[in-house]
Amino acid sequence: MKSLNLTTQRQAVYDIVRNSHDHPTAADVMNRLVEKGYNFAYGTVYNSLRYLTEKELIRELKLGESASRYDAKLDDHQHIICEVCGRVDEVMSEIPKEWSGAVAKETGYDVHHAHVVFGGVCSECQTKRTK
Amino acid sequence: MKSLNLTTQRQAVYDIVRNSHDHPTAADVMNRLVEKGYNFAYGTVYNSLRYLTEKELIRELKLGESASRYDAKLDDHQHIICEVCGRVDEVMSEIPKEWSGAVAKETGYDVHHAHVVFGGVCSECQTKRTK
DNA sequence: TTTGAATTTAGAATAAGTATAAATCTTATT
DNA sequence: AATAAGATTTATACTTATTCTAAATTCAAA
Ligand SMILES: [Mn+2]
Ligand SMILES: [Mn+2]
Ligand SMILES: [Zn+2]
Ligand SMILES: [Zn+2]
Repeated sequence: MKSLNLTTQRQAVYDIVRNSHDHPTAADVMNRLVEKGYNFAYGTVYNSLRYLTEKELIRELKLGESASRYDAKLDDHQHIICEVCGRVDEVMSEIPKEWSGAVAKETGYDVHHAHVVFGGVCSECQTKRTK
Repeated sequence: MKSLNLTTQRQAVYDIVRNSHDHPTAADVMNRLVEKGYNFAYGTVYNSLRYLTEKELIRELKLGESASRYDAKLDDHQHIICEVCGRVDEVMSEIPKEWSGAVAKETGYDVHHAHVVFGGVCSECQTKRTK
């Protein structure tokens, strides 16, 4: 299951995601491909994103918005969304193990992972607001 | 903004959500309404769910599945999904304040809230699996 | 009663994503 | 080089969840 077939279109999609640091949606990726002069079929972009996700070169993020976002940062991390401007930033601070432990005890689940989405106001929007 | 107009359909939808403890989707609510003998328009159920959410009688949950779920439990809490059977259970254990603090410091955000979705295997599915 | 606002209804429209089937590209085999 | 097999891309149709629209209905003043 390790074989990797990076076609022109998959490579181009991967490059976009790798070089974007704003967690782009499929539509974002599409626009950036067009800006670079590519004109792939709509479905190809989705297929490529799915392929890259399956091969674990990128991650799909479901943050509670209408569209999935994509992330080439693979280390385990969480996200925070600005309620004012909508930007999505990284949260590297790890979930406390004691908390997962408490949840396992409380629920009786074997807890495998946690997806956390923080909400708040980013520093830029904070300064704009105080004006 | 406090006026509350609970029509027959809104009341019926509210009753379903209040008496369901499995975090039903809009489609679930619809089916249960039909079981009770109601036959509301599709859009009315969505409108009612939106209305009740706006009036804060229920909460809309976006857990990363395709459809929203609804919850009449209003106290601040999180959720955990069984990867085997798909059930959604409550997590009352609160997010550690130190962690939110660390995230605020790391990101520079004014952190307002966190949505957490744990994933794992529920106790029922654990026992079934060991067999 | 008439009037007007709010609500419901049926159905059309939208948005994100998936499925399909034909066309094209790759890779091996002769 | 010619062929066949397999994978991929393309264009388009479809699905699913949800919202929008416009007409019909309900409900509450005046
Ligand atoms: Mn990220
Ligand atoms: Mn709940
Ligand atoms: Zn912001
Ligand atoms: Zn289970």
